[in-house]
Amino acid sequence: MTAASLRARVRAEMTDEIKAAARRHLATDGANLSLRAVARDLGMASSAVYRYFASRDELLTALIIDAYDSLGEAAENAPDTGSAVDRWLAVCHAVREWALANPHEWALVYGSPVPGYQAPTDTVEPAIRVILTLGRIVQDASASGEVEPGEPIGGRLGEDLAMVAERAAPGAPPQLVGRSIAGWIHLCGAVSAELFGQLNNTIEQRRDFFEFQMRGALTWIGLRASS
Amino acid sequence: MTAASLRARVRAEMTDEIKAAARRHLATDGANLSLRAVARDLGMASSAVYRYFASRDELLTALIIDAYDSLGEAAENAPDTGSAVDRWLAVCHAVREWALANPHEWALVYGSPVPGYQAPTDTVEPAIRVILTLGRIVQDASASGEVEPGEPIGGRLGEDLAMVAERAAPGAPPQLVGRSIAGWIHLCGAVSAELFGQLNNTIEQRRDFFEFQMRGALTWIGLRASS
DNA sequence: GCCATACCGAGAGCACTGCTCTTGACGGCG
DNA sequence: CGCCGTCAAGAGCAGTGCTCTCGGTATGGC
Repeated sequence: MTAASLRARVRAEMTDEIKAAARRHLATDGANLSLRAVARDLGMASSAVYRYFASRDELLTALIIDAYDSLGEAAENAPDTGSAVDRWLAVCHAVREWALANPHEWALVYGSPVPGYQAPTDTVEPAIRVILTLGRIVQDASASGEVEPGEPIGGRLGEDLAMVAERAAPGAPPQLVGRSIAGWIHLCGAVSAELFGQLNNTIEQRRDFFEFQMRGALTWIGLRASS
Repeated sequence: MTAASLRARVRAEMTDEIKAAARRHLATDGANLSLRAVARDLGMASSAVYRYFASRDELLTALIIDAYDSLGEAAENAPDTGSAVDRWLAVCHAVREWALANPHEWALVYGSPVPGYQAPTDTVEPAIRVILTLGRIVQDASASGEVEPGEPIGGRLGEDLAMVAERAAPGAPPQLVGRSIAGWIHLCGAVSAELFGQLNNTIEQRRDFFEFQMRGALTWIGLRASS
């Protein structure tokens, strides 16, 4: 007998099965998936699902957290060798490939907010895993001089960025952190554009164009290949 | 009596009223707004709405087209003076400000695709108005030499970009068009990030940071202030 | 001026949704 | 061994998109 009681173990398995079924429905119905349909798939009454998730929103929250964690893991497992440029690009491609493999989870997490849904605070920690991964790269590059610090940023924006830098990449100059956030935003935009169909009937060489964009962003961010 | 019959005029007004009410509901319910609720607001039976829109999807399509047109108009009305850099930045700010004023329409159009919704072909023409506006700026800049052409892009991606260039900015080098599309994608990403809450609790100086990003993208794109 | 026609609004109805409440039964812990 | 916590199921409520049918009304042709 494991430490967890049988009751608890069965419950955990059931919870996972519900989430798996819900993920399947995410593909067809998006964020407004039908709890009843999920229950039907599992051969149980819809009311039974409420034993495991108090509401549809709570189920969505679980899916969101899983998605963030899965994406965060993919980013952290990206090849971590070579220059800062290589590492950054590896994370970019890892994020893009995860999104291509899990398009509906990407939409759930980085698409339009679900109307009426308020993300609980449990979601913020897994949400920033990718950014922290990028932050580490920038921090390392900054420490080893693989970077153009660039013009400092004054005013309130400078203060904002200094505070973010303290949390995400201590020691890196705020302006570099600002450019890095911009790079992350561009990354999100590029993935969303590809996934949401904005490139349809224009650019077919998606991977090449993506890399082109990310390399372009990198030149502005100021990461250098290792000297 | 006007050229249009009274019947047709009343019908057009009714159609507009339905769209206006639907836009109001967009704010609370997003893309899955309730046709019945819209009908209730207008004091009519839900079935009557179907005289004007064959389905909820058709209503959404009308809202999408209106949103694209409204955004396109905002972009085209952006100050059209000064250097290519100034014009490009003016369009960026116009887009952002439109999105801030109409967040739910932005989400409808650039957010996650509505599940099960297939955009009809009528939407593509209004959809590209903003891109064409940017294309004109790049084309002008290219013609007047306000631009760094940059390294040519070979391979299939080069062909893709050449075809896009032909449509959106004839005469401009494909690599410049590629960088411009990347700039447009960054613009979309920056607006979405701000609107969808990714900047919450980090950067408060939204406008400054947005301009910072767009200027950064511009340096890479290679537009110069007029010489 | 009249009438067939096209259009329009209302209502009922179908199958579906999220969610609640009650009921009955089973299983693990003291 | 008994009891209590947990579970699944079913009925039910209010709401949804959409269809169909039914009367009423304005329009265009004669």
